[in-house]
Amino acid sequence: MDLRTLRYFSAVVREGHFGRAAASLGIAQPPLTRQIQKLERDLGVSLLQRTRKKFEVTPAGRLLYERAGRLLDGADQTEADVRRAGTGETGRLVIGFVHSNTFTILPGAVARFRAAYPDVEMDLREMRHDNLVAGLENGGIDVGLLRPPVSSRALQAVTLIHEPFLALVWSGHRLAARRTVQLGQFASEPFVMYSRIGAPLIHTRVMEMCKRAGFAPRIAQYADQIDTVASFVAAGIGVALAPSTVTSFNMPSLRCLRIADRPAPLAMGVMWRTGNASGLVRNFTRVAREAAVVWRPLALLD
Amino acid sequence: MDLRTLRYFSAVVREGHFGRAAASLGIAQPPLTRQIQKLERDLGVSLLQRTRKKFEVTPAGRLLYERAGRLLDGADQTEADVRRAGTGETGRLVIGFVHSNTFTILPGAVARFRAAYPDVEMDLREMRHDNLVAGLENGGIDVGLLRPPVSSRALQAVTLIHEPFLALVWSGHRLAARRTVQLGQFASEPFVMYSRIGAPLIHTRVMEMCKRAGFAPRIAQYADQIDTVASFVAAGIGVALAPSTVTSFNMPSLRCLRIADRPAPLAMGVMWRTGNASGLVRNFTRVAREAAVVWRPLALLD
DNA sequence: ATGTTCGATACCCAATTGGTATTAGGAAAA
DNA sequence: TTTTCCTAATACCAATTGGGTATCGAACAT
Repeated sequence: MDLRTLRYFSAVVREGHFGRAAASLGIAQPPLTRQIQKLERDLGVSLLQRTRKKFEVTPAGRLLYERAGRLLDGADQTEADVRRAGTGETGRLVIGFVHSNTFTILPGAVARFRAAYPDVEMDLREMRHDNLVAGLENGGIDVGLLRPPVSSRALQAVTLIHEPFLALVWSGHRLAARRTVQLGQFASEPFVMYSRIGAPLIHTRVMEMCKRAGFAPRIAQYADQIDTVASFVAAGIGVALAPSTVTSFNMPSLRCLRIADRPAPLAMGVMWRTGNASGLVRNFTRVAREAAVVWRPLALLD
Repeated sequence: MDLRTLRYFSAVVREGHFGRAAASLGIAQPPLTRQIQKLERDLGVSLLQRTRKKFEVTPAGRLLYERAGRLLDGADQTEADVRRAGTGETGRLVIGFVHSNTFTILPGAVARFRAAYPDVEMDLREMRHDNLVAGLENGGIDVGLLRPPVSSRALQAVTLIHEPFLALVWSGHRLAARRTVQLGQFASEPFVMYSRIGAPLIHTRVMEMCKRAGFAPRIAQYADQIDTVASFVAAGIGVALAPSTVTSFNMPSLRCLRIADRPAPLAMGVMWRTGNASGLVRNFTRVAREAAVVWRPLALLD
């Protein structure tokens, strides 16, 4: 008893006529007759009471007709649902992201994705960079928004946006009126520094830039997250180098200055496990790329 | 997407291994591999994430696995139910019967049938002979317990039991002490007679017997049903000729006498529409026949 | 390194399915 | 009553599909 046969039987009962049923099924009448006979033989049950020219449906036939209808509906629904799941239109997507995203591509990407795939359940998790990488590797996280590069062969990455570094000073600072600053001018300034564990990449980059400018920064304060860094600077604790995302904060006593020698910007990307063919991941990364195209760092608007 | 393919896919996911799945399905591994590939092609969805030697089930595959399990269970259940319906183990059986049955084969047949087929819903309807015949012909009644013969080509009948006629008198009657009576001795007796419309067959038979015995009965009272006839006789209103069923009544003032020339007994049979292959009807008629074999008219016990 | 395991592929055969032509038997019309 | 039409069943043929055997290639274990 397979679904095709049930479809045939359903059509015969529905139409009450082998010829019309065959036509509606797109096959000829003789094979249809044979299939119904075979079904009856297989079940060992007479489903139609035949009188050479007409037929009546037996009680067993009526029962099968009802059940077959439900089974066929269920099968069609399943097929549709599996297709949708396969193309990533339904299901559950676990998205990990590092804090920096909160003010850049995450909001736009999530909004666009929800609009495009309303039936996908999104599980958003803010995580530290290292946990996120581990989660992506062991499958706990489907897709991650974090800063490349990540030295894992198991992961695949696409860079979405580049955020230039800006120099941050408080409004009372001697350089606050400047539009552009030479990094060397920060040589003796106290620094508000991204912590090594909270943001290893930025930490490294800042140290590197200072070194290139010929000095080692005197660290007055560590902070984990960009908003903390910004508020410390605004409070006059020190200067800082931070990605352009800071411009999305409305802090009156914070000044964001361009850096004269234009250091390489920080990247933000989307990553997933290599070979994860899930439509959900494919769709999310595509939407994230679309969101990134639209995204403009505020500092570059002028 | 047919049920066989779903069974295959289910086995693969369940076993987590193509070889074992193929073995459990009783087929070789290569065709199984091909069927799964075909399923994925048909759905346009990758169900298994293959790594040359192992595989993982994708979210879409997991969804299909769950749904497939339910569909297959449903299909198996349907198959079993239809089989049972076809063999007459389930369903609804409308049984029509004439009143006379109440004291003969009906109770036994119903009890046996219910015991043998507890899942069949029985709809028991007492009806007049003519309505019962009409019901059987138009399909409103599946099977009838009534007195043959019935002159309908559309109906098929099996005689179950024969009930001999007995002569009934009240205990104060001049013949009450007799064991056997000649019908001629009733020539001038007042008769309690079955009505023509209530029991046309018995009415005719009684008239016929009297005529054969050389007299026309003087009718003192008409009655429709055997218990009414018996109680009228017991009340001394007249004598009567009735089927042996009367002996099942415990009426102290009623005497049942044998009739000397042993008139042909009344038959009681089971009837159904010709060509009604319903297992329910087949089963009921069989059980009724079994019940009839066991049934013994009380009057014949001595 | 080497053998083993496991899914994939190639190729073949059998079974199943569908199509065309025709038959048989009722039902309706003449 | 006879004829014609209609409908399911049958006979036969072709094409597709499904399953089997042999074998491969890559990955894992020894």
